[in-house]
This record gives sequence, structure tokens and C-alpha cells, in this order.
Amino acid sequence: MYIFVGTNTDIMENELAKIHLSVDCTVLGFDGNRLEVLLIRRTGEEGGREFHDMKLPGSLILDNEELDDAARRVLTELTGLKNITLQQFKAFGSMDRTKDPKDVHWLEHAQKAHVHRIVTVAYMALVKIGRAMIREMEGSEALWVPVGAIPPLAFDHNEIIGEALAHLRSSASMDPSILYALLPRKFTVTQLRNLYEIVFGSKLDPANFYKKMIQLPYLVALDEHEKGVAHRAARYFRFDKTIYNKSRL
Amino acid sequence: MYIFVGTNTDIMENELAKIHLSVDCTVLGFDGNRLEVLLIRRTGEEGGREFHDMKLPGSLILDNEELDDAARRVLTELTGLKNITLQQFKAFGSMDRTKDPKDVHWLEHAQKAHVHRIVTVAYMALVKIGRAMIREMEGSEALWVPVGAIPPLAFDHNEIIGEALAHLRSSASMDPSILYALLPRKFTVTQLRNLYEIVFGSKLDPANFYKKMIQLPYLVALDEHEKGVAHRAARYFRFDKTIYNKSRL
DNA sequence: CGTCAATTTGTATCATATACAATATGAATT
DNA sequence: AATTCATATTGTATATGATACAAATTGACG
Repeated sequence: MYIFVGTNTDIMENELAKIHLSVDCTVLGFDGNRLEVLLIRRTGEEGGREFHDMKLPGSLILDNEELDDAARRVLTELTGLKNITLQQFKAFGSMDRTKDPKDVHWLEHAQKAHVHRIVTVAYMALVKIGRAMIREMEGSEALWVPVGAIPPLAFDHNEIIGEALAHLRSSASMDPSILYALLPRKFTVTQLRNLYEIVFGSKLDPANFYKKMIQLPYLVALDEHEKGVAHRAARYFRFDKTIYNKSRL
Repeated sequence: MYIFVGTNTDIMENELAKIHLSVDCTVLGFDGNRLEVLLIRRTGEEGGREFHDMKLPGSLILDNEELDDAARRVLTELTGLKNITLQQFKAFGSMDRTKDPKDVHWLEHAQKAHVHRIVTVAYMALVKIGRAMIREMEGSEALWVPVGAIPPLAFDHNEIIGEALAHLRSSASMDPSILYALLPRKFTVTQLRNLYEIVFGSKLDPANFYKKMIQLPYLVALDEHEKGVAHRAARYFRFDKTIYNKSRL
């Protein structure tokens, strides 16, 4: 005879929610001036009329697939990039995330099944907006939208983006080096400062910021300078990850 | 005619994982000296022999139940406490979290169904270890275990606790005020310093720490002092949440 | 009453943040 | 070619906070 001591929270199988599980990725990029999010165009139907809107890139989890792998799969299929900075930051499972009939209707067609409830694990990804990626995305339904100009999206995706940005701020205040994932390989201190100002939402003194940054051992000055600007050309720097890892045992 | 434009990540229903969803809570308390975790005794069976071990408090998600509500339900049933500091910090969905046959066997009996895969949303809870809670827990299968002396637990619960502690550190370094949830209503600056030292894993100068803390407007000095200690009795303070909220617009 | 072990106060030094003036420079303009 | 412009970069002075550590205080105990 077996003894199974459970807590008083044990539940019979037939009371359980039939739950679908997905991942959604908030892919953030920096165009030198603004933060942008990668969104997917969606075409659906409501009350007999076709409509167009947007959603986050995402996917249901495959059988036997790790959560992180699912997020990486979505990103690779979308951007062609590997080695993307990727952080899981929150699961969203509210009942009213499928409150909108548009979304329910779309889900039932896209998944070809009735979806009672869908819980999603949200990821934040940081990418360099580069030529290779732009080319990869051509002809796809993906586009970049500035975070200040995001229209109403499917499901609770506006809320997810809001929390992704909060996660970026808190994550970058713990370890600002993640921000280099958003910058091109070569960048000026002014570009770096712009990014700091946008992420943390505050103005910084250019002179003091400059001095603070160039004293960092892992910020390597290059011999190259900007060109074509109507003022003194700024020096390019690069982030040396090897030096960085050594500098923080 | 309807048009549904999907991404190339669309998936047929029959490829989908049959997933169960749960919450698990890492409940942390501070006994004045050490951090402790609340664990649940488990009795199961393996190879015809009964065994005893421990697990985190948790539960499958009820139908139509919010994730946060599920976590709160587990905590209320366990401790009798309401208004607990509670933060979701990560979803765990690795395939090999049910790698151990002990756990598979236990799950099938406890849930009375075959569980192919179980994804859990992990929460960190911070509580004051008080008389009321201790009384509430009497006769239950719950007990406090110091974080330095946690034995191998069910599933990936050791890993979950590790990440909960990491979350506590990063969360407290963003906003140390969450630490007051672990202290009694009245506490000395030395108790507060002990907690800081344990959470951040570093020694702090008592004199400097004292001066830094008493200048905070929301740390209110009481007229009461310690008694029964073999040295100068320390003054009690309390954390004033109202003042705290005002001091950070 | 002196001793003990910790709390609490005092002070001096050092590092870093901030403010802001001054200089440098590549391109556009005159 | 000289001047203007706008930003990059350097310099300097001050304020603020972190750290080190000595000194004074106090409740309990023998």
C-alpha cells in the first residue's frame, strides 16, 4: 500500500484548466535615435469585415521543446540572427487576455481548435538593427515600430511591451553592459549616451558622461572617426566583451 | 471569405504539447540570524519502498484562475496570511524537470492522470515569521529550513530556490524597502544590517550603516529599546510605508 | 563598581558625482 | 582662406557620499 500525503490544494483532473502555452518575444532595437519594437502584421476578421492590426512575434510551444528554445526559434525564423540577447521576464496568464472577440476568432482559425485559455511566457530580445537582418525580413510581415508610437495590438501585447521596457530598465540598471547589444559594433560616446538617456529617461551631462565612459577598460577606442557631420567628428569605440568579463570576477 | 495571414511558426493542433500548468512558491523568512525557506513534507514511493522528502508549496492552476491568485491561494491556505509580498519571477518548463521517476510516479498519483509535461510559474514570497503563522502551520506538513541546509528536493525545486534567492538580491538592490517585509514590525538597526549582510553576502561597517539608515525619513525611531541583552540595549525602529511612498514620487 | 560587548556618535579621508568653463575640430559658409 | 557653427573633448573646482576608524555611551552581569 502506498501513502501519498498531499497538501489541501490537491485538485482533481477534471477541474483543471485546458491550457495552451506560447512564447511571445519583445524584440527591441535602437536606430541611433529611438527604441523600436519588432511587430508582426496580422490580418483577421470581425463582424464579417476584414481588419489589419499587429502583434508580437510568438509561437505555441512545440512538444518536447524547451521554453528558451521556442523563443530562440521564433527569433531565428524572423530575423535570421543567432546569439541574440534573450531574457525571459514574465508569464502572462490572465483570463481576460483573450477578452477581445477578434482575438478569440483569430486564435480559433490560426490554431484550428477551440482555445479556452492561452498562457504566454514573455521574452525580451535585444538586437542590432543591421543590414543582414533588414534583408532577412524583406517580404515578411515584420516591421519596426518606435516604442512611442505603438498602436493597440492583439491580446495583451501592449501590456507585455510595457513590462518588457520596465524589465530592460531594471536589467540595465543592474548591468548596463546589456545595452551594447543594441548598439552597432562601432559607436560614438554620444550614441551610447543617447541610448542611456532613452532607456533611463533622463538627461545626462555630455562632458561627465564622456569622461566616465572612456575610463572603462572594456570600452576600446578605435582610430576611426565619424564623417559627414557638420561639426567635430566623434571617435568610434567598441565594446570588448572579453575584457569586460575579466573586469568583473 | 476570410483571410488569415499567419507566420511560418503556425502549428497544427496535434503537434502541440499536452501541458499542465502550476505555481510554486518560494516563501522566504528571516529568523533574525538566517534566511529560511518554507518547505512541504512529501511522502511517496519508489521501487516498492516508501520515501520521504520535501518540495516547495505549490498547486496546479484552477480553471479560470489568475496566476497571481493561484499563488496567493497556496500561501493563504498554508500560512493564513493575507497581504503577502509576492513576486512572480520565472517560468520553469524544461523537459527534464520531471526526469526523476520518483517525481513522475508521485505526480501520477497526486494528479490521478498521466502528466506528460508540467510547466510551473515560480513566485517569491517574503513573510514575517510570526506567532500567528507558526500556530496556523501547526499539524501541517510545512516546516522552515535554513537556505544553507536545503536537502535535494522534488523536481527542480532546488534550482527554483536558487533563482528565487538571485531574484531577491536583484530585487532588493533595486529597491531595498522590500526587505522590511522580512523583519518584524519593530526591529533594531543591527537586525536590519544582519539582513542586508545575508542578502547581499557582504560585511557592512556597523557605524556607517547606522548613520546611513537613521537619516532615512521613513525609518521611524521608537521610544522602546531591547531588553535582556548583555550590552547596551539597541533602540527599536519601524518602517513607515506611507512616508516611504511619499519620499519617492 | 568595574567589566564586557555591543550601540551610537564623531571626525577625517578618500572616491565619485556634478556643474560648468574652456578648448578642439571637421564641415559649411562667407 | 578666414569665419562661423555645432558638437566633441579636456580641464577644473565644488559638492556629495562612501569608507575607515577612534571615541563615547549604556544596559546587564559578576
